[in-house]
Amino acid sequence: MTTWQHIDDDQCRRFASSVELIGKRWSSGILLAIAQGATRFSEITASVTGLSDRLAAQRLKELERDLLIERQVIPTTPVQVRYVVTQRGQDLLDSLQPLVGWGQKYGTPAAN
Amino acid sequence: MTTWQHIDDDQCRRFASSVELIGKRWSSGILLAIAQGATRFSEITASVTGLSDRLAAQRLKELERDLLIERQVIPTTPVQVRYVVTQRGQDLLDSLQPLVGWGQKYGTPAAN
DNA sequence: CTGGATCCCTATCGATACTG
DNA sequence: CAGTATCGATAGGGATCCAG
Repeated sequence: MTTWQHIDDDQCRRFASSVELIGKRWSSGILLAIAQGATRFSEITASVTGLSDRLAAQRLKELERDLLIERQVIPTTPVQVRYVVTQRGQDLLDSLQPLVGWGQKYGTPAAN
Repeated sequence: MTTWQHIDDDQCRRFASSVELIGKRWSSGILLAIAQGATRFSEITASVTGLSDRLAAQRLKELERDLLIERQVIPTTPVQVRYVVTQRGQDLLDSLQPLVGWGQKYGTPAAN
């Protein structure tokens, strides 16, 4: 959980949580994919290269639980499901923008 | 690696790499600890609550390899080692600032 | 003090197959 | 279409002991 509470305590615990929200594999990719218009489950898995159905379902549940996306079920036949980014999720994406800038300023060195 | 190249390709690959740099457990905590003045190995492990020696050494190597910190060996007896944040590392911390703001705006929901 | 080397354990991942 | 179930492989983490 990365608390390092001897240093800043409160602010840092929140930060660690935030990082872990989108730090998990695929999470940020999925969130961005939805933000860019991939609303359907199959669209999402297709948009995010390498993402399997299993992980997609898992991450979508997590993102929904974290209130970053919303799941909307449309009772047609067969049933349709749409995913949309919440305001909270959009704000997160926005706050991630500087990080994108950082990645562009410095070329990714070795990428872990 | 989270490529989602059907969406934005270049920018997003960089972003995924950036996230993974500090997304690993303890990484951001260690980086911040050093930035806040914990230069010695023992100071770092003490500052980041729960961090073990093994993981500290591992993460420090990674952070050094990613050019976010610099390792300085001072040949005394016994040998001293200092860790300092590089410009690149400082810029990364700065670019993470909005994310901290996001975490404060919305209280952390469930924190994975 | 600053780590390196092991051991073991658990979480997580990817692939495959299956359901409503 | 939108997932769920199961399984084997693997990587990451914690603890402990050891070394320069």
